[in-house]
Amino acid sequence: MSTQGSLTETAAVATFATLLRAHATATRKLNALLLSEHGLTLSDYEVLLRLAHAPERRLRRVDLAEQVVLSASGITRLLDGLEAAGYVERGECPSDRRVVYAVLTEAGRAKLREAQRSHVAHVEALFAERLDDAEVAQLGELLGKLGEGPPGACVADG
Amino acid sequence: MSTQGSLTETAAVATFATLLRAHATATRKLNALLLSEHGLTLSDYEVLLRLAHAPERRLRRVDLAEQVVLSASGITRLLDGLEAAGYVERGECPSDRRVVYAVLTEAGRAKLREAQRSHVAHVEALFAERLDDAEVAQLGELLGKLGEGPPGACVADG
DNA sequence: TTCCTATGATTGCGGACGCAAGGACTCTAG
DNA sequence: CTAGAGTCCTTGCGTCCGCAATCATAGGAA
Repeated sequence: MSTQGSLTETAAVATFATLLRAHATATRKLNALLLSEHGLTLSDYEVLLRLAHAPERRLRRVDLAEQVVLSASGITRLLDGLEAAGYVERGECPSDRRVVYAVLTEAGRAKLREAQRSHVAHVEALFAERLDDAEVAQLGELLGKLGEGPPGACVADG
Repeated sequence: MSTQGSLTETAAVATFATLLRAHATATRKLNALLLSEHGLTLSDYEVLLRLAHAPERRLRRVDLAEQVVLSASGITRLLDGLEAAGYVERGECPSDRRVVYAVLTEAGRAKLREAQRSHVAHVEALFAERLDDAEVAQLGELLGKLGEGPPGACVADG
């Protein structure tokens, strides 16, 4: 009795639960497809894509990690795999010997292009099945706000 | 070189990438907090929550798996942990001896309530920092469409 | 009854990934 | 030069979780 404190659903909590569901659903399906058709995980794919868009097709590991939201160790191991497959190479930085660039190889570009063909189609099918164009755009915008780095750099209190 | 095919960003692809980022960002932070403050993972928490809302506070493992989008084995192992901690118990089904219910214990309810206090606050802080109320509601609705079960029949050919 | 198929659950195996510790290097201060 | 602090990356270890195989049970057909 007197559970009035009502821990029930606030909008944010409900939306977060829905985010978890939507992510898990979309991700599992697409990851399985990408893996079976091209031998890449979603993270592999995202990394290849970021590299393809980067100037000189190279990025420091730290920056790559931040872009795909992976830990430092996560990036190291993910790149180990892509290196073994020949899709990326290590590049040195002349001005700072601590940094190791991840550099997309020609094979990596080819692999990405190959994977993109079907992956893009699957993503679009998944979205088109449930949302119209305006909704997709709207969703992208809202998620963008949610996922972007800390708004005021340091939160108010510090 | 006729790369005109332009594999660049369609709206759906960009939105999907943003979903990955937003999920990873939100999830990592909240999971770490929940784990350090209460020793529960986000999945643990979601499971406890679903059980708390279920009639008689019990659910078949299959149904639970579907609700939180986990595989059958994932649920088994997650529940192993919650059982070991005393938060759920196994319940038999008289009419079908294959099924094993997951039943929330009193300790489980207490744990959930305890965890909810801070978790809900963290979730709301995260959302409130970046979105206003209308946006949160809108986001929830769009994600709901994305995450819901297959609309028509799902994959055609199979 | 026996057989066949479908469903619920568990287990072996392996992959992905985070945390914490450690190594390598850079920069600044003394 | 040496000391100390900060940054970039890697490695050891542990956890989460999916897939495929397996077992037990259920329900229908012969």
